[in-house]
Amino acid sequence: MLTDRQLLILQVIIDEFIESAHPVGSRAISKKDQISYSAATIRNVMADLEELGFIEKTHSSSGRVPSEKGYRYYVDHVIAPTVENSNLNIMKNLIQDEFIEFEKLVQKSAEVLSELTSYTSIILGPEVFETRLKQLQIVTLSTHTAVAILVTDSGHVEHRSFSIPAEISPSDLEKMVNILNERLKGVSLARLAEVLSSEVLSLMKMYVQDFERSYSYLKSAFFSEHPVKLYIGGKTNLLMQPEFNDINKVRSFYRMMENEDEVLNLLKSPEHGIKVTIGNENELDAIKDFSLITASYQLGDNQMGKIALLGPTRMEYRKVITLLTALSNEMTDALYLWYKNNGK
Amino acid sequence: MLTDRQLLILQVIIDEFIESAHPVGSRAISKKDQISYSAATIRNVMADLEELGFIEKTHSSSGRVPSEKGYRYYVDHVIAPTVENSNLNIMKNLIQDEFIEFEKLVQKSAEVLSELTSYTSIILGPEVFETRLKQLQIVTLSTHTAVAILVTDSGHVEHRSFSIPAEISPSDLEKMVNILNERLKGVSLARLAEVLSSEVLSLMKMYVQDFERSYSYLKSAFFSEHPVKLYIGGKTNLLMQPEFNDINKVRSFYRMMENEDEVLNLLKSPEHGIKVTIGNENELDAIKDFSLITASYQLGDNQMGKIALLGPTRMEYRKVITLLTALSNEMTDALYLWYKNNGK
DNA sequence: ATTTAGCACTCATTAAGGTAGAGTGCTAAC
DNA sequence: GTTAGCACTCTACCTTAATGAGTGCTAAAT
Repeated sequence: MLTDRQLLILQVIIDEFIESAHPVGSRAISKKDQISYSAATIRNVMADLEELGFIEKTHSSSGRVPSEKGYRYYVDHVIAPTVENSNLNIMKNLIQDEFIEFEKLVQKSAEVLSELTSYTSIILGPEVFETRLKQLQIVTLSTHTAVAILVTDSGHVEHRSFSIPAEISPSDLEKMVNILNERLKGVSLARLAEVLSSEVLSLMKMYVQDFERSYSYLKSAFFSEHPVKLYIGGKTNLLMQPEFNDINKVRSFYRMMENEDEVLNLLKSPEHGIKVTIGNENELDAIKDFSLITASYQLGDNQMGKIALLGPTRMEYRKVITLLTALSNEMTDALYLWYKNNGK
Repeated sequence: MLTDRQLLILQVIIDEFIESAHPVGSRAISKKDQISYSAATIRNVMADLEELGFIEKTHSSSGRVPSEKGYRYYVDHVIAPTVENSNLNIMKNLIQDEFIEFEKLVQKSAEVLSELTSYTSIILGPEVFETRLKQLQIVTLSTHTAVAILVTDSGHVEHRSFSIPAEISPSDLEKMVNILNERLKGVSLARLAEVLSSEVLSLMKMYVQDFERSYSYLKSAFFSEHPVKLYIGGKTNLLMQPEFNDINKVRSFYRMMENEDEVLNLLKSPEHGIKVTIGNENELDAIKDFSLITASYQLGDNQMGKIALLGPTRMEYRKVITLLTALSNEMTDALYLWYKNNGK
């Protein structure tokens, strides 16, 4: 589609602009080592590239800036082929640590990622669907307060405090917890509510007074939604980018980032692998002049979570894509190992 | 020290400037209902106030802006006397909820506070020193991984995953946990490490093989530092303030807020009650043109935690001080109630 | 048929000058 | 003691001019 020369010059323009954030002129290009043409020749090529929609002017006599189409072409045709071969062991040691929960791992990854790139990283914690219940417990604090604790085989711990209704006697509470533990151990979190009503309900009916009240109560204590874990690293990194010199951009960006649902939405795509959305390809208005790169990590075919980096469209795509590929592989490997060790 | 008239005009200037963020001129003052003097008279008074250091000009022919000394006087002499009488049940319902952990309560408070004021709220979670150990538990996940869980009588839950060294046998682990539970229940977290070494160590020596290795291991699993809980609400609120139109201020501010230690330092003062630090009264350079208002909540004489609001020096002091007073009282009451109910 | 030098032209950026208006300080009258 | 009046100051905003980076086009060179 593009001639070699056009491609070369497009590449130089994008690389230069990514580095400097300033429009790139023909003279500057012709001075590059890789380029052996005069400025006038470059200008002709640039005119072609502009006509094709890969680059733009900011005003009628300015240098050129990559268009979104230009970035898209760059990502798809220039970078993608080279990533496979590149050396991906940058983040190896991050994960070699002694066993820690996935959540800690994920959190640390977010920090490292944002530090390495100076963009903002967003990581969606591992979905807990595939993990299984290890233990349920209720610790009573006083006659009318208690804390419920749930442990999964992945080392994930959830807890919730609640007050004990007067109608439920301590002995009933204990009985119920025993029943629950007996029946629910090893059940995956996704099926918890289901098994609860199918198997456990009838048992409780037999042994526990006022079981209905108790049942609904317990259910709300243990099995209401399992919170989604969203980690954001380097929120302030983007502030340093020159495209953030406009205060109002800063304001709208941060307003967006404060809304957890909205951020979650960014990562919702069901695809595996790396996905790059550039500028207006993003659905969310607030990031229409950002680029978002997402990767997923998974266990077998069960998608577990997402890693993403958010930066200006003028982003170091090569570096970011390489990093994300590496990290998502690492995390997938770590998950696989853990799964094997827990022999299931 | 100030005449009635001087005080009145100082008050008008500050109130006006807090609202508008623009320098206040003599003409504007003379038009206020409360003011019956002409602009010329006001000018004379303003000259006096300036000489006394309570107000300043931004340039030789500008209106006046409160100086830090002016704010200080305003806070100490104008606001303080009126707060006692004001109606403080704004936040009552926040705390009337069913029993929840302090931490949740604290987090929610931070949100409400920042929403109500459109400044940034910082809350230091309840110090756990006075809470007592309720239960220790170890849940083994596989042959070589486990998670340690610690529950306090305040409903606070801490957990940590770790791998089990080969030298420690499962039965030893169980024995140790039994011993620990037996001996440490009811011990305050502050004394935990102390009791551990004085009472428990010798016991373990008798029952557990390779106790030294096990001991140091357990110690690190359970009793390393208890993380400080710091909640920040409405980080982006300050962005809306006009004093943040300068991007570099934004940058340095956020750089500061990212550093947890630094934020913690802001709240370290040991005093009870409300404390207002204005502009350069703050030690930290990054907030030299902010004001910080801190309050503490406590249980008896044991200070538990801090609530603070960070805003521009042009802050709605009256509103903020009122709110903080109310909230700190509420939280102190809630703590007291809880303490009584747990009858200790 | 490409490539390049040359040149006129465009536009952003910066500096310099110029005006309007808000606000002050001071003086003199009330 | 208070106020009207007035000259003065400084900012904010606008206009104008100069500079320079960069372009498109044409015509010559390869």
